[in-house]
Amino acid sequence: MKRRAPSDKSTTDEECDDSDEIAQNQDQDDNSSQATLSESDLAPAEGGGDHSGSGINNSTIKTALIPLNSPSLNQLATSLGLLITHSDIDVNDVIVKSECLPNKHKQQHAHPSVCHHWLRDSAAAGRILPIALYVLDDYNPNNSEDGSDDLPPNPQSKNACFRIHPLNSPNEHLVHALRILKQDRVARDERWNALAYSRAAAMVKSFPHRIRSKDDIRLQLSYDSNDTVHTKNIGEKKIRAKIEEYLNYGRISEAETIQNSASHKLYNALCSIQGIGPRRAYELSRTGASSLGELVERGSITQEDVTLAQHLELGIPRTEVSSIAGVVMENARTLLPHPTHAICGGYRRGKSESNDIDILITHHGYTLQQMNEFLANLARRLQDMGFLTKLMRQLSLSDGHSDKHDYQSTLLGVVASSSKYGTTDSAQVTFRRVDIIVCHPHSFHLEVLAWTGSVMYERDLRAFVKRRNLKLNASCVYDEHTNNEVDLSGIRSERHLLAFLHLPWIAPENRNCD
DNA sequence: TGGCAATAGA
DNA sequence: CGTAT
DNA sequence: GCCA
Repeated sequence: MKRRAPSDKSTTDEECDDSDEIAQNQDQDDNSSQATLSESDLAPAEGGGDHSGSGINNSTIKTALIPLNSPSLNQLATSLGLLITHSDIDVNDVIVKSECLPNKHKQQHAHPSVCHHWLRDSAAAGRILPIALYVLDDYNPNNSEDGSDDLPPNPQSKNACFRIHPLNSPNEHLVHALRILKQDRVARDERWNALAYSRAAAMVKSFPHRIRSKDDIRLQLSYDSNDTVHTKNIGEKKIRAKIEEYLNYGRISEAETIQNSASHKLYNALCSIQGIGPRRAYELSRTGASSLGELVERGSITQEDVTLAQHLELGIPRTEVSSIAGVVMENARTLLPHPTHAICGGYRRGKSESNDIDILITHHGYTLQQMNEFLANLARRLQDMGFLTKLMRQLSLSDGHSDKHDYQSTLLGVVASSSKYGTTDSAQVTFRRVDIIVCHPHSFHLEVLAWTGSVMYERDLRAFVKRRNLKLNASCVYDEHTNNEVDLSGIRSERHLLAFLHLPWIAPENRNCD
């Protein structure tokens, strides 16, 4: 459930962790599906060779690690001619080792490991499925062909997606001050100035050590040809001066002023309301009102909006994030046999408290229309049981996405989360923002990448990819001139995807740029 | 001095 | 164009 | 506001 710190590198533990992060179902439904397995189910696909560009076929698979208590999986593996080894890593995981992929030239790298749901789903589908959604070794440096292709991070890059941004910075104070300046620029409708401050803050956040002086910066940063300190995204004039002020006096006076101003506080409160952004917040805050309550009395905003905002402002503990996702998936499984899902967002980045819950769901063998129908049914079901209390938006897929570059459908809503199970006491209920996304299996890892964030990471990711005339969005990569999509069906992991895009592997915990 | 992520709905 | 992801 |  929880990802460990990147420093801890126990091989087998990593594998267990990975199987959890991108959960191929919980396992309570395994027995029922296993009951349906049989050799004949797989017969049409046996020896069928290369499916869906995954480069995996039956004859390349050598060994399978199978839970001791899964006779039917054992039987299935035997029918595929796999050498069976029993796993003591995790009873719920079967790890399948395959031969080298045909289009790889390196001899050295290890084989991808796949969780046992690959076997089960393949049986259910009656064909050998691509392993893309089932690979487990994303984060295993010793056993990952992806790992061997990793580019190193570049601390000096101007792009956040090349740098390490841990959850907690040793310079949190300074980062915070820069963010206040950023907020102020947004409020002043100076969006590009605001962007510049976001970038500067991200840059500082990537410093691994506390900086106390310019000398500390020298140790940390790069130089230009004149031997002067030059850090990308921190210009010579404005932001540089503010950082020096901070180093000298331990504060940035402008940030202090902004933070103490009443208008800034009202502005921020307004922005926390759904549907109110910089523009309306600015307009409302300059009507002379001094509090949200006043604006409610005037009828500019409703009390419900304010109350909801107060709920949504509260951080969501990790345990609650996973239990809410659990409720969603539990209901999802009643509508869809074996969904694959991942909890993304701040949760995946390791935050102890999230702002919302981002749940990504996909499935093999379903069309997008079917997935979209599934999402609509899921929404209805969650509403009927009183869990989903508000649908802020539900996007529908237009059926012919031929030239639309969109392979996903999203639901943005609010759920009533209660600490005590089944309670209807409103005092025990907190409202939480939930995003549910269904997507095409081929774009799953790209969707994971997109929905994990942070915002700056995504921006710089797309900006970088664009330099190769490629456009990247949440569901596909395509040539911005020819409009041709890049085939991602063979992408086996998020890590593999980053390597494919010529980007370094930055663990989710280190994408906290905002 | 132009560009700064990409995309959708209201 | 505003707000949202 | 910063970068190329």
